[in-house]
Amino acid sequence: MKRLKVSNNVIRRLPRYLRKLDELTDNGISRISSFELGQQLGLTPSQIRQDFSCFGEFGQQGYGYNVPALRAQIATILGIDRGFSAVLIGVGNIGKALMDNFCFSEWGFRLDCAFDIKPELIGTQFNGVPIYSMDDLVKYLQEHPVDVAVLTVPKEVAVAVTNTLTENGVEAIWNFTNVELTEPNSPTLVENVHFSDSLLSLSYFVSERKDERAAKAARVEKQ
Amino acid sequence: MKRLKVSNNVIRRLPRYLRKLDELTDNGISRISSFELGQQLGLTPSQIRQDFSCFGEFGQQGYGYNVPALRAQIATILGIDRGFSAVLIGVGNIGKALMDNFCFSEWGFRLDCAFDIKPELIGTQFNGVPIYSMDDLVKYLQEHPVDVAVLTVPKEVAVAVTNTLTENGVEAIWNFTNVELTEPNSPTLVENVHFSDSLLSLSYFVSERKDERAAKAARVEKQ
DNA sequence: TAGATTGTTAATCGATTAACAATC
DNA sequence: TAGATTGTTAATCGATTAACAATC
Repeated sequence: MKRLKVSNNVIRRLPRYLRKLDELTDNGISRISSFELGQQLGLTPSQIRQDFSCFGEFGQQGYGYNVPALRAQIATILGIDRGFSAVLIGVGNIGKALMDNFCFSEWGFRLDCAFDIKPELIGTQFNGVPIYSMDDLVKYLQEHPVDVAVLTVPKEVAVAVTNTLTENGVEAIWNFTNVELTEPNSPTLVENVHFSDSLLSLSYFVSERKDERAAKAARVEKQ
Repeated sequence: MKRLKVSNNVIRRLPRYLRKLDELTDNGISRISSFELGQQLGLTPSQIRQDFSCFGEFGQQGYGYNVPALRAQIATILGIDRGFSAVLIGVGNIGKALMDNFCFSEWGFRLDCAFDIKPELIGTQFNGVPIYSMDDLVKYLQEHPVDVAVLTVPKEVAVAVTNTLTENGVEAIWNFTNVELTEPNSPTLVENVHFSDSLLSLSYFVSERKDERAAKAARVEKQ
């Protein structure tokens, strides 16, 4: 598969394509053009074709794209069939919510176990996932290669836990804490899910809209 | 405050600035240059100054930026002091996790109440937030202006609930369901928190890194 | 075949970076 | 004052869009 300088923007659009293709499949649609796909996603057909062309030729002239085939290609590009392993650190509310509701296997991940410090949790299972003591984390990491650590610990310990994960060869951290973990030279990839960043962006857009509406009303008033 | 065609990229960086400035404050740092801020965030000083200049002149030549003053400016830009109202729809795992752990007030939001269909939840409180019946949602929306609806319902009902929210004048939806809600002509803003999109992007980056490492190893082997 | 639609090259647009006069 | 650092203008870079030959 060709993979040359793919921009971040393209990569961030791939999961959206995947989601849309799944939706189309659910609706029994097996063929789509870049034009129609663009309509449904609010993108230009050009952009969609450019995006796909980073990875290969998935369409057919005069026909468009075969939905299941394209879906499979994008899934492969995203690494869904690589069988990545994951562990979850911190079985609090968010940790539990993820273990309960988030289907790791649907996206090709194997959630092998979780870690926590609370004695009443250690040794139990949650939705089939065993919970171990944080004391055993280092030993576990040394014996089992972990691709992604889901970080759902309290923010106070986020940096310390991150160091442990990095030192023990975890490939990547999926960070749910509100802490900026991105270290310039760290060998560990970090993907942030910052709830507050998301809400604050929304807050900005709402503010902007209210201001515009108020300005408009003021202009009408003035006349 | 001047507000002319601010790009999406700039807006998405604002919450990061805010977070960093809070961290600096915590560490007792009250003054910073765009150079130093850039170092810490992995951005160029130019970009930081350009970003700020969209909204005004917050620095001082030869000195830099006053941390608390800049923090206050960015908070205002983001609308933190506007007292936006929020309601949460769907008190499942994620809903509970947000009500329990996410400090809405820290970001200027007032979480007034939540809605659910489960009889055992209705009438109770969760972390001080009352839970009402979904049957009363429309009536509530008509009587109380709601700025942001936090959507944490099962995906099956996401679209139906969204329609209700839109029809009853909710300004924006903070969407935690894995459903693409963005409608081209909807008057309701949508901000998505798509866990799976985030994990899949990470999956791509991990795949890429492993491929590179394997390719490197193969080249060494060959020699 | 004719119509449709791809993949790709070229043109445009926008965002980032560099440079520098202004000034604290 | 001299050094530091801003805000802004100009230059560069990269991403998106448009156009079109290729071809199913």
